[in-house]
Amino acid sequence: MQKTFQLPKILSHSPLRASRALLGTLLTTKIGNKTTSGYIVEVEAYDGRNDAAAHSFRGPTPRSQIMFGPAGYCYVYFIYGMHFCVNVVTGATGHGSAVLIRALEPFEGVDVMKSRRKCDSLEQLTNGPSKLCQALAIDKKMLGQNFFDSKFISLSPGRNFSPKKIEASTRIGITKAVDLKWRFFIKDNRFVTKP
DNA sequence: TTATGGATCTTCT
DNA sequence: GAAGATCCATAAA
Repeated sequence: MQKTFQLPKILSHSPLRASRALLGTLLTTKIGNKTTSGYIVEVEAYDGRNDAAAHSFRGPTPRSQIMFGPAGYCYVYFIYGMHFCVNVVTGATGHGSAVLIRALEPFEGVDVMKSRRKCDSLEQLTNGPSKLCQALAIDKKMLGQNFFDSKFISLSPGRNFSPKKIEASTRIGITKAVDLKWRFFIKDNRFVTKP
């Protein structure tokens, strides 16, 4: 029996719930005639006003205002002068929560990804928030796209990982709220950034 | 093998 | 002016 795709609905709930639902989901981008995609294997939740590490913690700014819109939209930000990272906006409108996509397992268009990344190793292709953006050619033109109604970027049903394979840990690369275990990843998957 | 410097956008002090 | 949800080339050991 065919299950309906419930992700759009789940995203409008808490970012923690959305994080688990996003693991295993297929993320696809189409640029020109090139299609690239991968299964999500690692994410981090950011919970707006309740989370000192979130960009949205202090309220909307020109950069973070998209996080305060409805769930299912794409938040792309530029960091450290040279890197992009993608988030899926979650929660109710005005909440300001989002889920950062940290790693993918490459699926479609591996050769295209390799040439964009100038890298031959499959494992190095998408095992980091900025690496996967480079591999899938995600940049500011994706900002504000709806994942369920966009020609360029989409989320679709992928692989079903058993809930037993999902592990939680503390988030990476932040200095506030460091003890919250809001990073979720697939156990034993070789494309996760750290064991 | 571990350490450091560089790229240079956005926000906060 | 400084720091940040980063990665990589290069240097030292």
